[in-house]
Amino acid sequence: MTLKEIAERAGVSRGTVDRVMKNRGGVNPETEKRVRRIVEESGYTPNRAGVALVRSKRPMVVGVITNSIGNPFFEEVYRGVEEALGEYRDYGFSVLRREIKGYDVEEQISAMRSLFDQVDGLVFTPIDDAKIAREIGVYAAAGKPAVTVTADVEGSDRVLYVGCDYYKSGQTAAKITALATGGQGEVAIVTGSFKMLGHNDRVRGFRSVLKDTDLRVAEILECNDDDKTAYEKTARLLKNRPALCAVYVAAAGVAGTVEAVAESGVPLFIIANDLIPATREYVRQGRVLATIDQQPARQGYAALKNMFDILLGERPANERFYTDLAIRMQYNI
Amino acid sequence: MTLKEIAERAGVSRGTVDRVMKNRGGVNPETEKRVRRIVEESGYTPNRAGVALVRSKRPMVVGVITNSIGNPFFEEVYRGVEEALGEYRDYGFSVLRREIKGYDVEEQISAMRSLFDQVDGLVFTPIDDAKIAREIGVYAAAGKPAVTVTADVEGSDRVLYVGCDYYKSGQTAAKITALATGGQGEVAIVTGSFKMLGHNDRVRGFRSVLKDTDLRVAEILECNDDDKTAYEKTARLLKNRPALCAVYVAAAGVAGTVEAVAESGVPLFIIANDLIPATREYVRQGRVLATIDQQPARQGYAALKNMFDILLGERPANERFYTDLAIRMQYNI
DNA sequence: CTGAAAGCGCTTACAG
DNA sequence: CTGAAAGCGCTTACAG
Repeated sequence: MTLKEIAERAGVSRGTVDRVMKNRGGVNPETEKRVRRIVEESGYTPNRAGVALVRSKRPMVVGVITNSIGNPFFEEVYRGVEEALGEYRDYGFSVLRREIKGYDVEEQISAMRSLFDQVDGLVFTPIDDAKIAREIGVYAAAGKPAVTVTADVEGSDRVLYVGCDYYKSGQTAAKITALATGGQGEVAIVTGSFKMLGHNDRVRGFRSVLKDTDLRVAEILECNDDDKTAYEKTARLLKNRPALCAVYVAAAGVAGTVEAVAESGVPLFIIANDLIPATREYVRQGRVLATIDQQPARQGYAALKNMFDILLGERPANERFYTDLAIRMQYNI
Repeated sequence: MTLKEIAERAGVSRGTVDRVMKNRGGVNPETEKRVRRIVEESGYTPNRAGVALVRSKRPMVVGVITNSIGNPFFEEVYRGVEEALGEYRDYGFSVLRREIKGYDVEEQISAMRSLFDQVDGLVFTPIDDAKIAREIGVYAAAGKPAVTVTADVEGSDRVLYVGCDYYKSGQTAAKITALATGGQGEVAIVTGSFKMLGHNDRVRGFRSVLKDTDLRVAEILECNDDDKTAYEKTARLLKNRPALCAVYVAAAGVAGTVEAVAESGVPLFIIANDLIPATREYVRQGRVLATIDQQPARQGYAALKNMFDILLGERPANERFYTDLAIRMQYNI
């Protein structure tokens, strides 16, 4: 079924059908009703190749902000973005990227504003802060949808969140920890930041599973995603608690933790999250027992692809899209 | 860069550029050289939306044979096929499906032949048999590419294999088994068929990792992917070997194995492969400790998408595309 | 050996 | 309130 056929059946021109379908107004109510009925009955949807060709005159542009400076995890997310772009570039889409460092609210807002006039929609990893939510509102008011990737922000108008379930990711890590230790002994947790929603969710998930075992959390260390801090705090802890049997690294800081453990000579199990090159290497070597992978490249890919569909007028089925969590160990890394 | 621009720069018509790019011949050697140089220099690739629109007059059709009758695993593969189709239908592609049951060479060949005249390419899960390889050769000779999904066949002209690395999948299962048992005791293996390449690779991978532990394989049972057989053989074994500490189910037959273990009352760890609804439920309940997921839906999706690209003239970068192996346990199922 | 034209399905001004 | 036409980038006959 094509636009032309619809128009013929309704006895009008393609222009009129278009006016009806896009709710552009200025159509005789009788005519509109007739057209609408025929569209419904035939289940017509516009052919995407036809639409794409027209759009290629002035491609739609999606703004993408990545916290990738000095953070290889977000390079992975962006790899997925590029993959989706490669598939859809010819269909009239492009991407405008801004790279920022870390989680500074003002810097993130400034990136959002600098992109505003040039883009039709925004994909980014928000800091969970009311100011960011408000800025998303500015985009929404201008008809520019926002999709959050990897992390979400409370109470905003973002159309879709693409990322993992952090609570489950902590639970999964605990399950592996229990298996390795026989479910007995003391565990330390190295977390990223107490201010990050996802990190806290992981810790909560981890603890919830430990309740059913004889494992206890000896201490929880905040490293601010910094390897040096992770190293120092872990090293100090290991001196005071030689009886530890495992360390759970809930965010970044894996390399620092691994180093401290190696120097201590204590035979600990290290369980991590996420799959950056350094962690992959540690798992391969057996220095990290397992890592819980949230598939960042798939997140970037899905975020962008969904954004394209949203710009084409399709609403996502669900406001959250969770990527699977995969446990990776020595042989499936 | 568009065809039109290329034609203008070369001072010829679009038709002539097309003749050069498709190697259709009948072009003055001088002209051809000039066009080719300009195409190279500009890095021109045809716009896919434009190509799609023309192709929509007569869509290309991909034949898909699935061994899905009575086998939920292949329903998952087909879900992925449908997802890819949903994305690419408007770009001038369609699918013609044949469903068959099990692994009968003659039945598979007959499905291949019945599809031959109606399709431009074939996606299927081959039996590892020389007759099948020969039949792929018939397709290849007619310029109809074949992509194998989930399983591969030796010595054929298939263009691409999309599936997992079975050896690694067995290794990964062994790693989990070792972790759960403390690396000591006796393990039974329930395999599908000694005639299936993938099943044997899994068993080999499993054994290779066990060598570094104090785990021993007590017995290896062939169940022909049948739950009843799995149940009977496992039940019998458990009577003779009450000291078993784990069972590795290398293919189908999980439900039968689980039942036999439950009845025996012996507290065994069960480690499985693949993620069908039944297995998911067992993992959720804790009756199966872990399963190694090869992501069948992604396999179907990638197989079809790659086939579309192949039909458009792109050769895949590699002749094998491995989907990731994910360990799934109670909290990430 | 080569070019001009039609047409794939759509959207976008423009004319009335 | 409505339609005719141009054009997006490509391929496919067809004419010469």
